[in-house]
Amino acid sequence: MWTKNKTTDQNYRSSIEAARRAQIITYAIETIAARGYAQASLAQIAKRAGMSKSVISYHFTSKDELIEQVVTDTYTSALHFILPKIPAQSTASDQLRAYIQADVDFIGTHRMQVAALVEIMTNFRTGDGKLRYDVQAEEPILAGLETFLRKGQQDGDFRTFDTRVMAVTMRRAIDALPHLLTAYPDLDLDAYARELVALFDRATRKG
Amino acid sequence: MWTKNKTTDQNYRSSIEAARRAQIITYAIETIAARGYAQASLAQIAKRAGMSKSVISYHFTSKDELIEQVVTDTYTSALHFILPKIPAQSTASDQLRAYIQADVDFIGTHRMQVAALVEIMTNFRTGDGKLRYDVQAEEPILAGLETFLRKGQQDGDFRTFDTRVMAVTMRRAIDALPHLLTAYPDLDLDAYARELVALFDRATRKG
Amino acid sequence: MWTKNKTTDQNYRSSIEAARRAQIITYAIETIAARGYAQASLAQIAKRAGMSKSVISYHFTSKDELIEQVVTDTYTSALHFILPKIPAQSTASDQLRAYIQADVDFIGTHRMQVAALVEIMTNFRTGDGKLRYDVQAEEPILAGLETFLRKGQQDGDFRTFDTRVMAVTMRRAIDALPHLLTAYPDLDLDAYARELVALFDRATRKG
Amino acid sequence: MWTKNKTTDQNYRSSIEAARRAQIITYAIETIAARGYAQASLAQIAKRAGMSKSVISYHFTSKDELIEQVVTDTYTSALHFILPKIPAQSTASDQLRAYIQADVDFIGTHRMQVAALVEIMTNFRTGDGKLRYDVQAEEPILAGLETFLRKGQQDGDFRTFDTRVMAVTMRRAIDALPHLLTAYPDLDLDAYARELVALFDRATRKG
DNA sequence: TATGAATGAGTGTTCATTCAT
DNA sequence: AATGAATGAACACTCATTCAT
Repeated sequence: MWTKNKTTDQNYRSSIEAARRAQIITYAIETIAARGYAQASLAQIAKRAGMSKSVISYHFTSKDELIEQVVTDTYTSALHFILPKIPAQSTASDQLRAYIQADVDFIGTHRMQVAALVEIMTNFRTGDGKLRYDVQAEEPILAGLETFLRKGQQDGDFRTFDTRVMAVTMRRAIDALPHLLTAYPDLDLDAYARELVALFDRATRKG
Repeated sequence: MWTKNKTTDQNYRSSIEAARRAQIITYAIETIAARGYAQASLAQIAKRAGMSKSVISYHFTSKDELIEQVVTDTYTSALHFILPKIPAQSTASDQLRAYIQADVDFIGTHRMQVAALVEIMTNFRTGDGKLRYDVQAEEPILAGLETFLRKGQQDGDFRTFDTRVMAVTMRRAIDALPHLLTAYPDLDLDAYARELVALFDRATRKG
Repeated sequence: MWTKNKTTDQNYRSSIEAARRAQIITYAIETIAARGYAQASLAQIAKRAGMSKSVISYHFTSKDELIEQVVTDTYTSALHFILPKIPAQSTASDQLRAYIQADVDFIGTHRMQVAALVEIMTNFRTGDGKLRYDVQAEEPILAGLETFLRKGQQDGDFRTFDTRVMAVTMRRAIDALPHLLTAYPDLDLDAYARELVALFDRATRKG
Repeated sequence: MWTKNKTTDQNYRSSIEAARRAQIITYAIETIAARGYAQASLAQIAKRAGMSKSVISYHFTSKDELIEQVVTDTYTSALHFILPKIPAQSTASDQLRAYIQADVDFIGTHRMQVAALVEIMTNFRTGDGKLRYDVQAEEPILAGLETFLRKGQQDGDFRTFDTRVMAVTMRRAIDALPHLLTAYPDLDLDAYARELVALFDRATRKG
């Protein structure tokens, strides 16, 4: 009874570790969103977090690992937020509406995360100078969207159009919001989402 | 005869000066397009230009001025390329098509300039950490586009929609191309433009 | 019976303590031999040992103490290995041969320890930037060797020569082996020892 | 006449550049000799030189280039000092004496350079953790020495012995001096050289 | 007109050590 | 007895800018 429960201790320690990593990730997001990727040095992040920059190096093997964790975290929570809302709808048109509204909703409620994500996507480069998350990294999302659009065409819900152009345009239309929100924080997101839905409903529907 | 014509001399000097500046701007564009904004240091630009770093400092008061000149130059040549093609069309729908096709055409024929412009737009920040060219800097373009869309609505050519959302979406749809071209250089731009025209024709037209 | 025997307990504890220290010393030797003194950080040693850095700090008051212990241990075991073999010989010439052969033998059978020792000797510096184990630290060995050589001269076995130069040269001739073994692990050490014996026999003997 | 002579200007500039590089190399040698290789950071070297450390980075592409230049410079000047003195002698025995005396002489008159060289040789490692100048890098010197010894054997001047062991021992006997001089700066180098000559004369000569 | 030289601030990372548990 | 957490100093290197020539 009085001997240490090793598993408990490890869990305790690892939960502290996880909390600290989460904390650092939050400060990294804040810094990137506020000052941009290039100005988000470890020194700046540590300053904002009120800790020594070596603390960050202690919890993350490199800055790259930290940045990648920001991406993974934000991306994962976006998927968990958006994806479940789509199959709840029955028609292709309604599913498209659900997708757009959910995404806009996520952006509106996770503004800093999304702003940081956009910064990272457009700036984080690997050692060879190439973007770490370029268009090709977005392929899975585009492919999923295209599959959905093609099915709508086959089912006779959507007209004939190039699914690639439509998918890219949809994504960019939604991705416009983070920057827009930075400039106009009071933007009526619900109205914006409704307009996007109407726009792409017209653009896709038959007849 | 042999006394210097001061004005001519000044013009001569300033034309040399202008040529040198244009040269440096070209190398800056090359560097930014090839390596990204963050890696485009004065050292890198000078290396590519085969000149000393200080030559750049001599012709531009600061790196910021050089970057701003890249933006102004590219932006101006885009306007000169695109704008004349619009009034040649008579209907609002045809003018929209002309606008989209001209813009896509410009992007396809000025890939490096546009790639550099996108890099600068998403990365160039002022001392306070705010983007130098954010959404507000794009306002003139959006405002012009909105004016055009509103006129189309008033003339009964376009349906009723939020002109702001439509304008932003159009811009983003077109702005998607530079990154897309980097990943897929053989993209069929004419077909892409036709699809965009069809998409926004459906999205805007009445009935 | 059930009351603690304080002395035994202390011995038990200190024997555990000693074992742990010995273990850490072994890993320090491995690390230094494999990666060099400069790369043998506490982090590297702990990683190789599969233990936390702080374990080392717990058992040794500082990194310097650990390094000094490596030197003491290796040095002591070398003396225990070599010294007994000398008085078994009767003539000065035979004793010199026994000394050289024993030393070469020790180096061949304790490669890692000796490699680590050499690394430390040539790199370990005190706060003022001076080598911790410089020529002066080697003085006891040189002095012993010189005493032996002088006795050989007095007994008429050795010719007249500067015992300091001879002693230093003998030591360096033998100390060449660790580095040599790193580059050429299959070196025939017995042959090398015989050649050294012949070389210094000629160099020292009378007539 | 009044136009700039480009070649002269370039020579002038490059001679300034060469002088500055030589100056930095000198300070690097001083620092390495005084504080050891590991403590010879760019910051320490710059401090000793009374310049900003970025000056060093300006004149050398990397610290490695600086260190390699120290090696090349010292090594080259040693060769120019020693090699010409050997063929002036006629017999193998006299040539060996000239070689040893010249080398000891060089060490005595270039103490700091040689001390720095020894530090670099035993500490400078490449990215993969291996010594940049290990035994294999010394091969050319050993090979030259062995060739000389073998010729002496063929000509009947030297007895039969393993030329590799003899060459290594000679080199180490001479290489002992830099450290020795650090501890005993007043060492009688001429006497030391004479003793070394006598030692290796006995070790090599026939009969 | 052009440039080599120099600088101080900044980059991410590693280090031995300390401390609370 | 052991260790995760944290720290400030130091590392080599890059940066935009300034200045004398």
